[in-house]
Amino acid sequence: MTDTTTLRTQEQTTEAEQTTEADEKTACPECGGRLETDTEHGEVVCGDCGLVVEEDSIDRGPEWRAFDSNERDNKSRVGAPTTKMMHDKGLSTNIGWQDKDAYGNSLSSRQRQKMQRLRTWNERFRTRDSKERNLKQALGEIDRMSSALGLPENVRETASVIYRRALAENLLPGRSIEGVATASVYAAARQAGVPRSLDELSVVSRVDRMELTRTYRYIVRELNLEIAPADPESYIPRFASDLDLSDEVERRARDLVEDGREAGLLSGKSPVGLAAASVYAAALLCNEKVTQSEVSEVASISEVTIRNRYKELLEAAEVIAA
DNA sequence: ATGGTTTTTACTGCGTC
DNA sequence: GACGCGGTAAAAACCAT
Repeated sequence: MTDTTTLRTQEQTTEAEQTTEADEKTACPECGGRLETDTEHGEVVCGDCGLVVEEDSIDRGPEWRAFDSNERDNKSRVGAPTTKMMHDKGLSTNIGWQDKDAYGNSLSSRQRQKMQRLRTWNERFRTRDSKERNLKQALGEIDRMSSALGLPENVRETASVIYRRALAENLLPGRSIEGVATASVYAAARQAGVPRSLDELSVVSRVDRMELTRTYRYIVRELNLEIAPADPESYIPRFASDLDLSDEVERRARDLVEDGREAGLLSGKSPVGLAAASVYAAALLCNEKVTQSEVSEVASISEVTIRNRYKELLEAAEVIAA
């Protein structure tokens, strides 16, 4: 049965080919029009009236129709399924753990050892490869965010070191590359004494604040990063320059923070709020005009907080002066 | 989970330009 | 009348437990 079918198909194919060759000569039995061969659907059809002269040779086409290449890819069931969950789309090699060959027979001990070595190396290459890609993407992100925030070169380097450590300690699974990269930048900026607030980070990052703080806490804990609470003074120069204020204001602001520190009202308060308030208060003292809303804008802190802090700061400064 | 602290949001009244 | 500022209450966020 199989044989005859094959034979017949072959014959028909040959015939079809012949027909193709003799296309011009062979006329349609119905209308006398020209015959055309549709190899994809295994038919010989009359070009004029559409009469199918021959069919059932072999349909080489898929049973579905696609109208563009994208659809073709989607509908095709040929090839391994791919997944976006894995960096290599699941296309990498896996070596089975059973010591059996393709027929299910056990392997000789020599072969077994060989396969074991292959498994080891395959795994090594695969993970190394995945980490390389991961790192490459992360470093790109770190670079992008750093320049968006105007952070100096050394911060970028620190950030990538932190990221590499996180990667080496397998802290990535379950967390997004972007999240860890952002957290690394945040940590690096703070370590370098040029802190950016979480708000500023989340503006340039693709992850939201929640995830950022979670991830940040996590990597600080896991990597035992020693990060002192941000010093309000480290924000002052940036705020002052963003507001086009003089060095005098900047100096006064530092003094105010210093007095506040002595008065012990810094602990528990957000450093950003303190810095913003000190800059505002200092500008007031120096008769340089800034509004609370302007300060709150550049510091991304609420005006209420600025009011509360700067009252406290001024009080503390008076007490100390007296 | 909870409670205490800080920050934010939203709204109001006052004085000034 | 818009603006800057000050204040308040309640909601939300944060943090240590």
